[in-house]
Amino acid sequence: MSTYSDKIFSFYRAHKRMPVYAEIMKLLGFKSKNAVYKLVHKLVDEGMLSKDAQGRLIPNRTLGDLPLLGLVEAGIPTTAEESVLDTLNIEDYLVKEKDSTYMLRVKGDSMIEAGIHEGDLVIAVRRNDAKDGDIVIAEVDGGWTMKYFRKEGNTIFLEPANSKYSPIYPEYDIKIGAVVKGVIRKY
Amino acid sequence: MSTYSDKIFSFYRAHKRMPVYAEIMKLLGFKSKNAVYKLVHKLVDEGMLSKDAQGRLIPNRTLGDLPLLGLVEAGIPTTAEESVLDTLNIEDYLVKEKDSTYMLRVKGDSMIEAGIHEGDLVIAVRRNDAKDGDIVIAEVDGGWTMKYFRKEGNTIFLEPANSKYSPIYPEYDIKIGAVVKGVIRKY
DNA sequence: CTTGCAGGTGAACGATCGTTCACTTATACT
DNA sequence: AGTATAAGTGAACGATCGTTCACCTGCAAG
Repeated sequence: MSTYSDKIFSFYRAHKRMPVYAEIMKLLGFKSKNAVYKLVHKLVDEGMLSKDAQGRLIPNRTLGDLPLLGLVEAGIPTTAEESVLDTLNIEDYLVKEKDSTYMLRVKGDSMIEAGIHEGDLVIAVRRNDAKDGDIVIAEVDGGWTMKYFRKEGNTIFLEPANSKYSPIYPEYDIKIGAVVKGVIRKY
Repeated sequence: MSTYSDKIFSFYRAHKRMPVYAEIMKLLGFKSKNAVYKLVHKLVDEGMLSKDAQGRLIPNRTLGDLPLLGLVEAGIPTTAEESVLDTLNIEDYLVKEKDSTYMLRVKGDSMIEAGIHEGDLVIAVRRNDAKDGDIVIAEVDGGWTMKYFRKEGNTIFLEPANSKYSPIYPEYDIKIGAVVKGVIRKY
């Protein structure tokens, strides 16, 4: 029964650790740890869990892991195990340098043609330099803004992704605060 | 020293559980568990960790929690603790029904005016119905596609977010597979 | 100089850990 | 009915858990 593993993973999500055998016992209504022991070994065989050298449980599909399906054209599988290409952890995918990574909520429409809308969250890594084509969060002439970073020869300027606005050629200096690494939008 | 807690949280990220005292000992180069015990209690006082009734360690800021800053105009804080509005867990933000949530990689440009580009990942919840305005992944006349779901009176059709394409009025039936709840893009 | 103290060592404690063994119950198939 | 197989019980094991105690350092304040 996969209800069993659901409850175990719910415990993991709630407590940020896997339950010990005695806790699984209460969780599933067993009266002996050995029943848990046998169940765990079945789940290990099914690939849901792993165990380390001391026998502690390791979750194989954790909170962040979502099934990654193929291209949209392939459609949605009707059963859980059907045609799942892989699993992907959103954190690992987006965040490489955790200590210097931040999220900012987007205001305005200056990057709308790059698919970044007002209300989106951008994931940005604090950095003082950028290369041509990066989307940067920069302070220019006293205000913070998010734009494409452009470097043509010696000329540096910021280019919005919105034809309503014009490129910004900084009067004095550009202070780059962060480089945008990802975008998250929720509907 | 916050290097200590960094290593502890790195362990949590790598092993998906908090280390036990003996492991922290090796991790930080101590030679007695009591040194760990005192360090842990300091980290608890600082709010980095918690302990449950049995003394097990609970991480207070887990992998998914990123600092959420204000709007882009506010800029990037220069020190770690400066003007952080909140922390936000990407999983919790995007995924509500974990068991029926999938990710699909986007192919094609039919939703580009909605800010969904080729190569983006969409987060979709399996569902058989939708309401007007939802972005759905649907099977229509034999092929899977991602479009806006439109319902005007009794008329149901799929509308791309790209003026190059025309709305799809299904010949027979629309089979909705999933409703798009979020978009993730990585640069 | 000495006093105080934060930070570390080392050994020992009860409690809890995963595991194992022997036995009982339930289920399914001939 | 008979029997093999799976699933659960209950007790016991050594290992490891967090905790505690006594003691040892290095260093700064008086």
